Amino acid sequence: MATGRTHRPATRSRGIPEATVARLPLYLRALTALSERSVPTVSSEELAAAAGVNSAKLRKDFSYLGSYGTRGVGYDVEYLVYQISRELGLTQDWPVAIVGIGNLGAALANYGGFASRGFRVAALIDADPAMAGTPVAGIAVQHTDDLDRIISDNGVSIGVITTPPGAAQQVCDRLVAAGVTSILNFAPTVLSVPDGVDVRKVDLSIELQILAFHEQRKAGEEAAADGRAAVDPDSDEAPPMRATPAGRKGPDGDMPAVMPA
Amino acid sequence: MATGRTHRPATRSRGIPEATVARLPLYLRALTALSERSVPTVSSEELAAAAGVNSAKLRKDFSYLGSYGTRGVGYDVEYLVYQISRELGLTQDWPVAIVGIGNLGAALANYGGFASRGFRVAALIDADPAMAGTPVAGIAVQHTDDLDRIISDNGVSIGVITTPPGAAQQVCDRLVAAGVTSILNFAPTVLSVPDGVDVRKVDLSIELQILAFHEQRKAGEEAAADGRAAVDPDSDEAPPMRATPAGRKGPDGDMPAVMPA
DNA sequence: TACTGTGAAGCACTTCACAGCG
DNA sequence: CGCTGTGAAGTGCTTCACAGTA
Repeated sequence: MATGRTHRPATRSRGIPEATVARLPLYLRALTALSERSVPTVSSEELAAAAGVNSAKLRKDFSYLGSYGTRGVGYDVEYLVYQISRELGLTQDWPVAIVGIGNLGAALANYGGFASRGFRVAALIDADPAMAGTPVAGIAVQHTDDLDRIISDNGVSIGVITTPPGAAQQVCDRLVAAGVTSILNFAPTVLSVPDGVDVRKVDLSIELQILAFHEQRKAGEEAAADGRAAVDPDSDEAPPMRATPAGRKGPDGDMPAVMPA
Repeated sequence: MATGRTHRPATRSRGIPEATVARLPLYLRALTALSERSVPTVSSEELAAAAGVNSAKLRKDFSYLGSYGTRGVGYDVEYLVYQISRELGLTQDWPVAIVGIGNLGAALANYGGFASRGFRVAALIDADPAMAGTPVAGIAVQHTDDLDRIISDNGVSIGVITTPPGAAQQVCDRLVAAGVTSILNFAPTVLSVPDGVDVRKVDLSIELQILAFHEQRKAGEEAAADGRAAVDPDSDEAPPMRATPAGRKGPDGDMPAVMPA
């Protein structure tokens, strides 16, 4: 798994909290919209509303970057756009390679939001020889065999994985071996990478499951309108039963006694 | 914007921390894989490794659900799969509607991970009349005009928005009016919803920007191999300059003196 | 013995509330 | 006067370390 230090120690890079970094793109988007409307300055309150956060948090976030506001006035829009872009590294060009050109890979290749902020789709890579040469979003798909060369030739340091889960780790290893140090993973797989390589994960199914959790809770609260609480959401469900967990103490419906099939 | 209470108060639903809820799907996936290999029990250490978290965290997470393990042995795989599924509300069927059938919407409609865990694509909706009737992933696309009816007829409570940003808020409003109470938003927009409606956001471009931030930092550290620190990542960049922020104190490269164009 | 379950300590982020300044 | 910038307090999550138990 990891190569050097094991865990990764709390990543507060250069003193900017990770949580702040994750919000900077949000502020940047709101500021860009203001900039397009030629709004010259904005208060923390207004900008916070546009970005969907509270103003104290926004001011604290900006305080990590420096003192870029004017008391009694607010923030200069253009100036902030520049400072945040620079902080995020968006003033330079980032060639990106997408590996796995299925439905999702193709959707990403066509996604306009990519190009708008310094990211450039430099290569599309797929394992299917039949796809080689086919243009997707105006770019010819290349074969996995040439992955190493494609990555180095284009100076790619950010890779996007949109392969099926079974191929993800292998593709990841090859990307890393070829010099990629940041990976955006859409495959539902836990990737192992050496230390110094960043992985971010986008997992559709996880997001839906989190929503389902809250949704279920809402349904329960609703049903508990009068006097009594927590409805067991599934009385006629298929429950497994193995081993013999003796003194178990789950919060509600311990478990029915039928086996699935 | 919000209807009742304004902010949303720290959402620790029924005592399970939000951070834990967000990890349950991860555990579930790892457990499902073990289950398919007919592994009967697993220790916190092993399962944690498979899910990519540390074992203390995993044990703490499970302790919020109840005492489902056996000391000296570990956790019963099937039993845990059932308990987590139930906790997440996956033992019931969740009809989902996808609005905006472009590249991304179509990719999602075709995504297998949907169906596997209680989620069923019940409807595809698009504003383009030309698309109405076209089958995508075996489901006929329906027109936005019928959105309200489609949502109620199918009992949809989870909506997925994959429209262009300009349409997202309007679609969101209509979904909510029709009875949807959970939304997964892929459009790069901050959505306003009434209280009681959950929104989760998946934003590709934000993920890339976060990666770019760390990537830039790596490049800087690398260059600072000998004696001196922090390289200014862009000396020949286009810097804006408006208003007159007097005593500014950005951490590095204050700002060159040329205007863009 | 080998592993879970959990108080307690530690840490990071958020929010408050107000001093400071244009 | 209005709004930023920030110490200090508050909150929630993570990690430690070990008592408890099959």
